[in-house]
Amino acid sequence: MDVARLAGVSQKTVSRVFNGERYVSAEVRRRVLEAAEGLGYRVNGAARALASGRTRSIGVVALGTALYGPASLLIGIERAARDAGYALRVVNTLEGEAGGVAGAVESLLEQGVDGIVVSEPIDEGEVSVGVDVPVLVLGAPAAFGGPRVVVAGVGAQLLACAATEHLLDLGHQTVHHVAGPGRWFAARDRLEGWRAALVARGRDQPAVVEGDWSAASGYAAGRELVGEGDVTAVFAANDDMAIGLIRALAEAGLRVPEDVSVVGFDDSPVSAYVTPPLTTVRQPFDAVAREGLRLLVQAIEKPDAEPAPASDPPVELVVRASTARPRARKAPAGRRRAAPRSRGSAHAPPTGDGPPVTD
Amino acid sequence: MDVARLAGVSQKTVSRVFNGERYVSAEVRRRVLEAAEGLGYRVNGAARALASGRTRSIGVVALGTALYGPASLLIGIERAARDAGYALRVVNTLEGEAGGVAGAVESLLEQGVDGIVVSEPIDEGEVSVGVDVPVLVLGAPAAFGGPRVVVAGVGAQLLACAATEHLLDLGHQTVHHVAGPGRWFAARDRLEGWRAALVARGRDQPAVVEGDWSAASGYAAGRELVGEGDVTAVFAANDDMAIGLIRALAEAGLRVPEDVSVVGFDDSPVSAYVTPPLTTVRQPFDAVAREGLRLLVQAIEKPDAEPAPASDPPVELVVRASTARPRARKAPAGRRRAAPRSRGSAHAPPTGDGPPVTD
DNA sequence: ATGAAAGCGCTAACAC
DNA sequence: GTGTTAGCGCTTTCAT
Repeated sequence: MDVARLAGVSQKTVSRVFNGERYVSAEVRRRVLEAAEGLGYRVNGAARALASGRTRSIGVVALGTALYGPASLLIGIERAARDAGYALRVVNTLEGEAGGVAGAVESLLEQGVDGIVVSEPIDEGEVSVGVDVPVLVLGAPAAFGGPRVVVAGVGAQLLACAATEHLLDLGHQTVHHVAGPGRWFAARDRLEGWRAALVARGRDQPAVVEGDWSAASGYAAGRELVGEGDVTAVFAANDDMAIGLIRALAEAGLRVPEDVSVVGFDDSPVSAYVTPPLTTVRQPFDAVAREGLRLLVQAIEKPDAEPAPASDPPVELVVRASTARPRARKAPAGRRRAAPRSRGSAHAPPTGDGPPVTD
Repeated sequence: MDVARLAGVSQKTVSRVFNGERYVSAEVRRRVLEAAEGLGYRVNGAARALASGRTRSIGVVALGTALYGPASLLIGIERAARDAGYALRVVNTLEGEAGGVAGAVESLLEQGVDGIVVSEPIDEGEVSVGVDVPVLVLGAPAAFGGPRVVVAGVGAQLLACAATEHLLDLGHQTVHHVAGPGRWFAARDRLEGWRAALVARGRDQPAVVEGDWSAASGYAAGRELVGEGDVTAVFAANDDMAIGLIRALAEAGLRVPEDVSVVGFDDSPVSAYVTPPLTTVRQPFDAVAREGLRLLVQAIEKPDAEPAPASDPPVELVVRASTARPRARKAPAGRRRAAPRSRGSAHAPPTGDGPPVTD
């Protein structure tokens, strides 16, 4: 390059300067930088990738959705990647698209990436491409067949379990579940957590109503549930569905939390401000992304080292005003301590940790 | 490459096949494809980029936020880019980061992109890098100095204007505004639309309360507004802030829409399901992204052709239950037709177009 | 601490 | 319709 000529050094020395290698005298480094500055020089990533075989970029396969969870995860991934010195290539696979993940991976591989993140994949049978780079699967236990596959962010069962237990602890006999779409691993995780909590206490498992993560589907689920009559507690697989659900309950004349308690999932930013403020479980998106990328980058840079097991993130249940003890049971054999206390504490407690008191 | 050898053709012919060029006999094409298949061959994007000078990828500079608007826009961009045959490189600039956009653009240029999208930038003075590719600025009128800059998605004023007019049409004397952060062009656009609507009718312009797009900040704004006393209508710059605002009003004993009407912005998926269902303005994210990318791709592929002016997307006001006519004015000179009709129509109309009736 | 030579895998430009 | 030759801008390897 002419930077070399202008600085009066060899091409290799310029390369050394721009890669921060040692063994360049301060004087030479200065001259090179100066020449580059003057010429408006910029390293050429394609040439570098071609010569070195490394691209310093990571590909992400995501579902193109603006849902709070997936969007937050993507942001966390980008940030973690950048901090590790990697650029990001993103390909979205629309839900229901044939060969979605496989096609996306293939396209990333052609473009050139040092590693791949498959974020919250949905089920589509065994995916296997001729992948020669490490793959991180986020939020799906071993959904991807391959040699250099590492997994992270599969702690959702625990969180779902905690949400369900919260309701049982309040005294509810059982807990209904409004699930996410069955093809999503994220939905199945939460379903399993919910089920595990019920099984652990020997409670009934009511039929599951499946939504599609949207408030609209939560609303539809709610209309279905009000028909069943004996619902006192519901765990929704995300906050949006919980919000739709609460609306359906309200329209049916059921108050939350007096008549029905509702727990959401995600702790999305609005959940503290809807009516009633939503009890929910916080998802540690950032920690998951960071942890996962640490693993991936390690697999890229030190293919030998032990994968260092992912640490379970802490469970954070955020109790607000959408959950309370159940009303005195309808006509149980031997009614115990009716109304007063239980209703008192149940009646729309101010705001939980919700709206911060500003003054 | 050995694909060429195995197929018994020249390297160039292989190249022709993989670029879908004409002048390859069906027979040869078949042999090449077969050989490639057998060898697990995959074109090398870096080499292609180096040799051709084109990368077939577009860089996006975005703010790393999971907010519904920006996230939706990013998804639209990805999809439009992919449809046009371009891959995406994404760099987020955290708000408040020094030299954010300039640094991000520089890094994209090094990686290699054929064009750049700056999505909903925030103000940070004049940004100018040695950019030699076309730049699309989304949602910011000429925020970027440069030769090959094209702009799209600046129709927000119209939408904000429509939202404000809706409230005035209902009979409100004036409309308060909860704005987004002043450094965002998106916030200033909406502010201007709101102001234009008031000016056009010669109404007062109440002091603006500024939030940060979050429901929390909308709540804080609401607490501020309830102190003012004479607020009957508020236009919030996004749905999340509207939700927080409504909560603050409710806690102060003000009912929506009976006492105060509220309009949001975005038509986020939950807005139809909160209480009350939110009247809001739909943002045509997909259309904006598609239109913008059409312009950008044209600037990349046909640098000469006329930029073909962006068509204004249609204004879609979604009227739900958070807006109504004001109550009879407190003590106006000459009261006109009090209570009955106006209050009747104001009282929490069912759901607007909100929750779909399923059965 | 610096340089020379070779070549990464592809496409451009021109033959034939 | 197909092949040849050069070279994109770097890094690699080996010298010095």
